[in-house]
Amino acid sequence: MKQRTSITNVAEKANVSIATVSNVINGKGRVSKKTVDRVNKVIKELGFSPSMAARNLKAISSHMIGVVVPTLGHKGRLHANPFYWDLVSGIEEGARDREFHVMLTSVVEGEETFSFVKERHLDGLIVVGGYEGMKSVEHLLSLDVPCVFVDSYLSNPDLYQVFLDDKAGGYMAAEHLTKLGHKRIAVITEDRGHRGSEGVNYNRYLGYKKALEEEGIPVEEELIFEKDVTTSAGSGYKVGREVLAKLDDVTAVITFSDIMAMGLMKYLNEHHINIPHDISVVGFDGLFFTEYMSPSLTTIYQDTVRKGQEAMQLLLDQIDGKNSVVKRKIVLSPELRVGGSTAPLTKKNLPNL
Amino acid sequence: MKQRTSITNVAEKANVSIATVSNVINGKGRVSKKTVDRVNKVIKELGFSPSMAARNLKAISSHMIGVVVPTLGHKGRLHANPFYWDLVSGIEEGARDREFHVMLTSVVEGEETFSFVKERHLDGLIVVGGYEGMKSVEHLLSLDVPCVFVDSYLSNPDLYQVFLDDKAGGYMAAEHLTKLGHKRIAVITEDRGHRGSEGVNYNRYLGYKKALEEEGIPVEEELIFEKDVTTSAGSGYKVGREVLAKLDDVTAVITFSDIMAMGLMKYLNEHHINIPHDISVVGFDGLFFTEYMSPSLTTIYQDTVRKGQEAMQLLLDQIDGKNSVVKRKIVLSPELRVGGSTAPLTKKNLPNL
DNA sequence: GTGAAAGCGCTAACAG
DNA sequence: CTGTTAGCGCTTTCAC
Repeated sequence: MKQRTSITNVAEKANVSIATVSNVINGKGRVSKKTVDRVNKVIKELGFSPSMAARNLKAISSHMIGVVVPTLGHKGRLHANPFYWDLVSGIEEGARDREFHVMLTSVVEGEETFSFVKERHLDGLIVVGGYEGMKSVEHLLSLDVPCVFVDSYLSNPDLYQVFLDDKAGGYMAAEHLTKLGHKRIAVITEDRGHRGSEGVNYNRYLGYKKALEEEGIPVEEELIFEKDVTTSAGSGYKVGREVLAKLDDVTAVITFSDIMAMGLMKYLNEHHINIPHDISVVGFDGLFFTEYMSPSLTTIYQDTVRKGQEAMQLLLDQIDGKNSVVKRKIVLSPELRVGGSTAPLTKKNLPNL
Repeated sequence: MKQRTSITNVAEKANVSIATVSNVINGKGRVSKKTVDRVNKVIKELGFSPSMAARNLKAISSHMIGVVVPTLGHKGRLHANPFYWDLVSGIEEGARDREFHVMLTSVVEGEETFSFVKERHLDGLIVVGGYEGMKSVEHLLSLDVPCVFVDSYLSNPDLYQVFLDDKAGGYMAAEHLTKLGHKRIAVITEDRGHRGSEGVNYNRYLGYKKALEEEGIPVEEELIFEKDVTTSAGSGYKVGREVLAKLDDVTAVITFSDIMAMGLMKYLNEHHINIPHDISVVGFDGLFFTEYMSPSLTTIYQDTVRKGQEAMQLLLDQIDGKNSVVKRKIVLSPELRVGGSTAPLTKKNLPNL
């Protein structure tokens, strides 16, 4: 094995002390220009780069942050949703700008351990999709490490959080449809009360509810497809059967994720249901593929890359100790993107129009 | 700031020496069961976890590997291709099983620096999409750190590499079409000679070429759409115009990525070209969304998650020092997945059928 | 300006 | 069985 070159080697070769080398590296202390140049030259010659491990040992800081994403099912596979890649892209980009590195960890539910946070002296953590009452969140807080929670809807006002205005998004989706004359609007969502707490889906539902109520349209639980639904294309496909069965009643459907909409549309296509003529479909997230579907999917867009960037920024502010100045919650605004999957209600069933 | 609890604190509280604590933690040396229990109890009480930084300082190993993915354009944004997420999923999963952590880094072309490898004592590196002659690859090799290259087609036989049998994939795609009677088969690809080397796309092209030649079909450069093409949905859409212009000649098209196919199909749809009636389309990668497109996309599937797992496994073997035993190249097999986007050639233009 | 020396938390010899 | 001790590579006073 190649012997690591250390600061000592540099010092010897440059005929200075290790302290001076250290000063040169960090631009600290007073070192004559001549020495600086000489040391730098040697550093280059030796291809020396300082050991983070040794630095961390003193500094108790690693210039590294952790990203914790949820896993799907007991096999611990990451969610196959492009959403996460977008988010991670944003985080990584933000980290790179500040010379932080990103450690990606998935946490298998039920076996959350965050020992790595202390072991690796992580400077901070971005947690995606936590929820109120989640054991690991409590554990995390006890660790006393800077954290930013993304899409987590935690009630503790001291926590740093980034999310979408999901309620506004749900509202936009429903409003878009009511404006088109729809009244019987179904919703497909993973359980709104995710493990007993009120998260992303619940808030999207609230927005939907508000929009309907404003129009005097009753909100009926039988139009909420929620049972056994997970945020996946396969699940959207499956629930298509139930949607189809209600097609004499329902004229539009909102799925709380684009990938579910994708599955649903496939099912409906296969059964020769014309979208948007027979039924309008709205997705959520605004993933890149929505505009390439046919018809293109009307969706509630969120800037997921930016979400990642904001989370990273918030974390860095916290690490830098700007706790007081900054506001702790960042709420991004969704945006309605109208595609070809929604259309005005046709004569089909409109008792009071 | 909370004072880090160290091995010393544990030692004091348990009335033993730090060496004993160390032994307990690592299950080394001979320690009496009684002491072990006492020490473990204190460790738990104090919520102690050993500092990796300190360990690394001795071990010159970090139990961490780096994943280097290419970035898109000068802004350094990660590629918006679900392919990468799948790959990273596989890598992360493999790492987790072995208690390694994964650091995700993107490398901006032209400013490749791998100083972090030494700085952080990374135990290994998985590099995605390198290519022959890439400066950073050479730099990397000089670092003398275990590496696995994914999809990189590097000629050096000593390197550990994982890739798909791209040539077989290209062949399958073309063969599928020739069997359906197609003869004028276009290809859409990012430059085959990526920066002068022969990588993924070139090999897919070779397979295509072989399939055509076997059928006595001439391979014509004018059917290869390559100029200004990048692996993105937008690019597929753009090139649609050129494809459309050739529609009296071309009866099928292979894109060397699903996301390009997605863009292409959108363009063709918008121009009322019926797929597969007017033209057959084949994609590449087998990303999840292909089966949800309409028509579903015929594609050359590769198990990308597994690719990540294999890469991780290969890296771990190398780290474990099993260099000799293992074969250094792992080639995964693609699989044709027939969807609704391809169909037998209709009477349109078939001089000799 | 520069250097000597004391650790940071841990592991690994080596004593006892 | 358990403790002492010498570093790993670096930063950081504090002298010179």
